Amino acid sequence: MTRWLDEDEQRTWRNFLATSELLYAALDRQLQRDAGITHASYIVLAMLSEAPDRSLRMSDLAVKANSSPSRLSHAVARLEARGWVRREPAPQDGRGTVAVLTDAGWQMLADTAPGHVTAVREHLFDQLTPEQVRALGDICATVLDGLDPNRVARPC
Amino acid sequence: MTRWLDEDEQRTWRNFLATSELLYAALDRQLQRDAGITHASYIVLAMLSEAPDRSLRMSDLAVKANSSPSRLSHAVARLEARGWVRREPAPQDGRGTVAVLTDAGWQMLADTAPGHVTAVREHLFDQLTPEQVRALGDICATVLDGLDPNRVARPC
DNA sequence: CTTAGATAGTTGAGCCTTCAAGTAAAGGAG
DNA sequence: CTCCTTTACTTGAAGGCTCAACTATCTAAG
Repeated sequence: MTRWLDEDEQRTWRNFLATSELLYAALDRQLQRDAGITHASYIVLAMLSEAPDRSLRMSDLAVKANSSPSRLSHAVARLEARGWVRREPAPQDGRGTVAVLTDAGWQMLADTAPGHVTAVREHLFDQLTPEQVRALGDICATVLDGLDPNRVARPC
Repeated sequence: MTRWLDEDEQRTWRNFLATSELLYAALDRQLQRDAGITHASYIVLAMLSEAPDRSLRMSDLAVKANSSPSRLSHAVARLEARGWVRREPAPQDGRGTVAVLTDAGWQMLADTAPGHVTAVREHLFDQLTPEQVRALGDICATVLDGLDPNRVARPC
């Protein structure tokens, strides 16, 4: 027998769905309008910018960007065409590819990040108390661990 | 000057993003595999199934499904082609359209809902305590209210 | 009654994502 | 060394979403 959602669960589920969809859509619109880039692509650049040598293996980048290999491959192809990312063969492994953030990509991030952070703050963190921020972080960490157990555990 | 995210905010933001993306992707895959339907389309059917006469004006349905008018229009067109939804002109307003869930659509929901609820429970609610469920609901309600103030307030 | 503006919904083009299939190199067994 | 399996990534086609433009109807002002 199916165990249906109780009232609290129902409410939480609908609020969560609405929040993630509307929040994501709002951020996507802001980035698209101000920088002509998708939120998904922005994250790809952001993850590269934090990595040593501003470069990452495609598979590692895919994990950090919550992306499937295929999606990342297409996204990096588009970013490469715009001159923001470059691809090189991976050393030590002939199968691999490393994506590298170019100077133009770095510059574009530097120009775009302030507006984006402001939007995130406005829509999300300005609404919440520090306790709620920590609680939300904990809850998501728990759920994440159930979705993909090797995620948090890995040394990074 | 941009106020960057502090450590707690950073962590929460990344966990939230990863959670919503991976959770959504998992549910989408489950529905696609078991029922050949997108999560977004499933929600459209689910919202119709709860409405009086199993029918809603397109604009009301769009709000309930967190969808833009255009997205909903396309989605309903696809659902109509599959025989799960029917469109009728709205009474009293020649501009309007009401979407109606057909018997076939109702049946398809009845077949699909158990598996979907099980997946939601497994990925989300089985991981959380009742207190966390309520806390998450409250946090999302707060954020939602900031994103779209007329949302909660409306009498429904 | 006429007209200007707002509202409801649809459409098509272009972009993004998914899925399945394909290439190529690495690793491991015999 | 050879073959087989696994891993890493890419590709093309099909489908969904976004944006801007369009049609039709309603509302309100004069």
